Amino acid sequence: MAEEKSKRDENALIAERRRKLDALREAGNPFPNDFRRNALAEELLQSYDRHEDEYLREEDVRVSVAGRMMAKRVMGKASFIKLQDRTGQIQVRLERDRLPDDVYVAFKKWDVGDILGTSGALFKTKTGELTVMAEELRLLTKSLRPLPEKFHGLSDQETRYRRRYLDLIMNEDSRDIFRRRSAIIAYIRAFLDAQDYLEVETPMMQTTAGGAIARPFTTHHNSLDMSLFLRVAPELNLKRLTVGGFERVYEINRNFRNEGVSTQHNPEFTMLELYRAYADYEDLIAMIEAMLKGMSQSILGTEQVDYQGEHYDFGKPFERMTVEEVVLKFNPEFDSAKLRDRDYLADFARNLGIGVEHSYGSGKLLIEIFEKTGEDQLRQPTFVTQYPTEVSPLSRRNDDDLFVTDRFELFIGGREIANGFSELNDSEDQEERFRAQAANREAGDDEALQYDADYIRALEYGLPPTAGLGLGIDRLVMLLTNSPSIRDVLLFPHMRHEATP
RNA sequence: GGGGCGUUAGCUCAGAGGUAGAGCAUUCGGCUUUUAACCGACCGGUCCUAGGUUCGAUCCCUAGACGCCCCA
Repeated sequence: MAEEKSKRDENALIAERRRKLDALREAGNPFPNDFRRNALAEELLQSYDRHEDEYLREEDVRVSVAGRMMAKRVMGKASFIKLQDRTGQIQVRLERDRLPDDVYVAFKKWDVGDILGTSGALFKTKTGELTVMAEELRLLTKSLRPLPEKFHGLSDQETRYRRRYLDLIMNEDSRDIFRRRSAIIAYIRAFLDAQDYLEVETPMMQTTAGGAIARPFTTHHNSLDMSLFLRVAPELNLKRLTVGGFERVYEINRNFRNEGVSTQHNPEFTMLELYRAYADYEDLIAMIEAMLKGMSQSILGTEQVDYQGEHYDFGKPFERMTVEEVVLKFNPEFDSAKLRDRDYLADFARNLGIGVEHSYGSGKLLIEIFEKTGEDQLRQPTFVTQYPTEVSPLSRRNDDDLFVTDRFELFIGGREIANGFSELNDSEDQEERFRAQAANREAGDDEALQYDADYIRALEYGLPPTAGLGLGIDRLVMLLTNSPSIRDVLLFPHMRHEATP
């Protein structure tokens, strides 16, 4: 079956190259692995591009470079090619009479996309381009599939996502996004490591899916014959570690949520979660703001972030509003005396087209109205605080106002980037909150938190006063790479099965 | 879940109810400083899939697949 498919997949271009590969096999091993380079394209440009041709010839700078042949311009007995390595491209000049016998004739059969190694001396062409004059040239890997057209490159979105390797070969912009993603994560690690945080890894497979309000994926362990959930968050395990005395912990890893796929959502996505004992949510607000400012400066070289036609100022102090303030600001007709009046909130919500369930209390209704009318308006970096207790089952209640918790979310460009709070460390209060969630579950809410008895047991040993937060890495990378879709910042985004005609 | 747009050569794209087009790539020939090299010749197609309408459908209609975007 697979064989038939691969045969159908063959076209004349591939068949031609396969014939060339057959000929190479006749002559020896077409996949040698004994060539070693001593220079990279970008390094050479940095070191030598400022020098004149005369200087280069005098110095006789001999280098070995290797990479994928991205351009091939043959002019009879001489050619120019471009080799692309991980840093960029370097031009190579081939002259038949400077190369060993027959190498140039063989080269003429090689294709754009083949991987080559070459050695020679640097010089500059008459148009001033730094170039290697080849004295040795070897084919290191034969490429059987033709690359996209050299001028327009690969622009088909679907192919770019499905064949990321091809996208990376062809699109420097795409390579840049993933280098920047790596730099962002490295920045976070350095930032936290400098504050004595311990990086940990906790299970992806859990017997109860806790720590976030979300629908989990399920799987099954055969030899133990037990159902398992892919985690929706690492939260409860990280707090268990805080109980254990790791007072500053973080994890950067994948979460899985069995929900829709969109430009903002991928079924698996990367989160930073961290916990810090003897701190409250205000400490984390200050920390995350400092981290994002420093990150922007480090990654972009500025605290001014341009994103899809909008401009976000990371330089100014981030804005602060409570949930109730947001609701009042964007709903001028809302009666500010009735922010906690369940009947008023229910009517208001229905008028907005929100489906109101009997089980919804005023906290849930308030947050529904907030999400429907406010979130999208929060363009500049804004910390929203004082989330209702009803929708914050793991957060510590506010000392002065038990209706809300000491919780914040950070919004940028209308999107939630981070969510954090002072942790609920009263095991008896947590037990009650779990029961309330369990009741919602009974009522049919399959996103409600599952009761986690061991977590209660851990809290009973004593979780020090702690604050924690989660930060969506993918959305942050989107912001700092000006990417409109989460797929642009995931190397292998989730896609449906490829269409089979 | 609803709506809009798209799917044609390896890639980027035109196109019309009646034998399917271009550029690049490939193949062959020429060319020792090119920059999307150039000049000449050739080659290359399940027009996403299945049904329907029609003398005839890749084009029109219906359904589906996949992708992009918007809304819930």
